[in-house]
Amino acid sequence: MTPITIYDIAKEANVSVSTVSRVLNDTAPVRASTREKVMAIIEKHQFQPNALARSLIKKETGTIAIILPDITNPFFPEVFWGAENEARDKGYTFFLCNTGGDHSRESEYLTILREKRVDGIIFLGGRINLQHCPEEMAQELIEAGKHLPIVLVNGNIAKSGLHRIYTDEAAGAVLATQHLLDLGHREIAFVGGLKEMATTMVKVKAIQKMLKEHGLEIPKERLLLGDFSIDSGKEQMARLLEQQNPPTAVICVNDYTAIGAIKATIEHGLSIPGDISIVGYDDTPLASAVIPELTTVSQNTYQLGKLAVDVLHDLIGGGKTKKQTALQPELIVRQSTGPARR
Amino acid sequence: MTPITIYDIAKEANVSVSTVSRVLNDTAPVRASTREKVMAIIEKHQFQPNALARSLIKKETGTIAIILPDITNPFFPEVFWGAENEARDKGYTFFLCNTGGDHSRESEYLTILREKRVDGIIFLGGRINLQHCPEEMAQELIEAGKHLPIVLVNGNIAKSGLHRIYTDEAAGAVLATQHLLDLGHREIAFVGGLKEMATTMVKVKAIQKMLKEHGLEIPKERLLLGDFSIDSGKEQMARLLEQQNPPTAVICVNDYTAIGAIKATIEHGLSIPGDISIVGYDDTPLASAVIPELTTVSQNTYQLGKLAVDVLHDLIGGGKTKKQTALQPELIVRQSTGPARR
DNA sequence: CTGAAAGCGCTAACAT
DNA sequence: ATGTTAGCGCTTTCAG
Repeated sequence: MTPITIYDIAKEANVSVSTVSRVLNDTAPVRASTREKVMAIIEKHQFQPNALARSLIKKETGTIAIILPDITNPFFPEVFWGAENEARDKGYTFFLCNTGGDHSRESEYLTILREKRVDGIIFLGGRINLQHCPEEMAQELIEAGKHLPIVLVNGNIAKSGLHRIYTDEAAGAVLATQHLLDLGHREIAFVGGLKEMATTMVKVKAIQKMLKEHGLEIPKERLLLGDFSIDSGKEQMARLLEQQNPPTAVICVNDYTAIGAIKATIEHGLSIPGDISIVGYDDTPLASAVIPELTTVSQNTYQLGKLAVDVLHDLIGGGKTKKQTALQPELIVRQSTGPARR
Repeated sequence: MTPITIYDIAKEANVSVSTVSRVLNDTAPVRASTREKVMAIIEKHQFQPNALARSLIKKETGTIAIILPDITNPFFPEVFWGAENEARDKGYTFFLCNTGGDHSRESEYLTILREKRVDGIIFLGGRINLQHCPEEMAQELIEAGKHLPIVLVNGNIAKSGLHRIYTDEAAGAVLATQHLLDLGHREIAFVGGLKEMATTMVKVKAIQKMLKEHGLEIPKERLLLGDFSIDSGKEQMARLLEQQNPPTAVICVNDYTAIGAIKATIEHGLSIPGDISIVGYDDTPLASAVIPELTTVSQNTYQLGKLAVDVLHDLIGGGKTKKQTALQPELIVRQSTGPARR
């Protein structure tokens, strides 16, 4: 059980440690016969070189990390999947750091990961998605970025110089709005999302702007924020339906809230899309699981993760890459939207 | 940008490296004044000790890993969440290794993780959930288990001596069956799941056994396996409904297939639970998101993850722990089940 | 093609 | 209370 080292192998093979190292890494020519001899002994003992020792010298660990708010929200596993797949191909192993949306935990992880000498970090959501990220938190990331590659996904730190990948959420909101307009909807509401988060307000603003161009608007009483949960969507939608003059369509901040909205609507005895059209956002697996299937905006989640790793990898390799990479969202029309009732 | 070391700190503070190490780890008394002096310099340079070097000596990395099939299946993030939460409290960081159900990738990760000297591994699903795990694969795990702590979650390798945590799936299936029996159902079907997986067959057998005690059975034509996806559930359910004499209730291998079953049922113009009752398994967030809300069996997912880490932690600490820990499943009655139509 | 030796950055005796 | 020194297990010159 005493962990076997390269020295043990060397001794047993009557060669020097450097020779063993060479066959291990194929870093210099070794005579075929000695190579085989060494290999045999390695096999025999199931020898596993200690990656820590190697990393200590080579100054690279083959490890990257992703810091994200909530892996139980189906949006994130999807991104992770894209990222991990790409990372494995490139020889990295992934630390997954779940913060629960707690910014202080983000800070803790930032420290730990630097100590563990990860080769790079993907920072997804959290503080970088705040409407106003406190200077101190921003500084922390910028500081970290000086010591190791970081790529921000779906968020930003103004003039941090940090690389980022994101989907154009304003464009996505416009897509959804246009879709509803085309269906003849004029009475549109917005439901869900924390007002402190950019992901919420970017959409709201984009929708407002577009509506304005058509002489329309979302009045205050039809702009009901909350958080990103199913319950929140349900709650806000219920409030909407109790109003004198309910909207004919509602855009939700994400699929979770949209599902909540669907539930509230059905409980009120209304039909979708007969009475009310509902649009989600993210195109998580939930969207097609629910009945009626949800019309939603796809963020190209898998691609988001994949690209983040690509950029990070370039950065780690010391290469130059585009600072900004924007992905275009796509409207996925399913069953939850239809012509406006009139 | 040249990474600063404990030596740099020592020199600047006019002390030895051991003193710096001592203030860093609080491993021996240091005069208050020198401690402050050293601390100041550490702060000033934002010095982060190199965890690789430390781990090399201490033979522990503060890192554990979880190997699982598919993080995009909502069951797994839930387990991960429980595990990660507990792990962070205990000072561990988590590698997440997603195998996509590919057993060779499981092997690859096993090797990589051992090289990286993780303190322990949680192995969730995959080969350990096979009805007949090939000897070679089993051996690989057993071998790994000799070198580092491993805990198996929801699966097993016969007489491997490996520790494991699991929910009693047979008991869960019995719960579901009893529930349907109580509601007066006699014509019961089973849908979904790969027949190679224990998670499927354990349930099937438990249900058959129980039905037999009541003079009932699931005839061959009502036992429609497939895989674990929504589509599969939908497909099998459709086949069921085309039969001469459709069942009045169906138990699905998991929530995903149950949702597929719901969709197929509704598309056939039948009502749930009016015409047909449907039971899922896992109680993923999906279960309460769907309409009608799904009656399902909870595996206590969060707890599963938490306990896995607890046991792993004990193992790492060299302590003795129970080899087997079984969690009792719980029936969650929602809206998708009701009295048998007659 | 192969060996000897000097580290990588840190901890842990062992001295003082 | 603090310094000196020998490793941890590996890679990498530098010689041969």
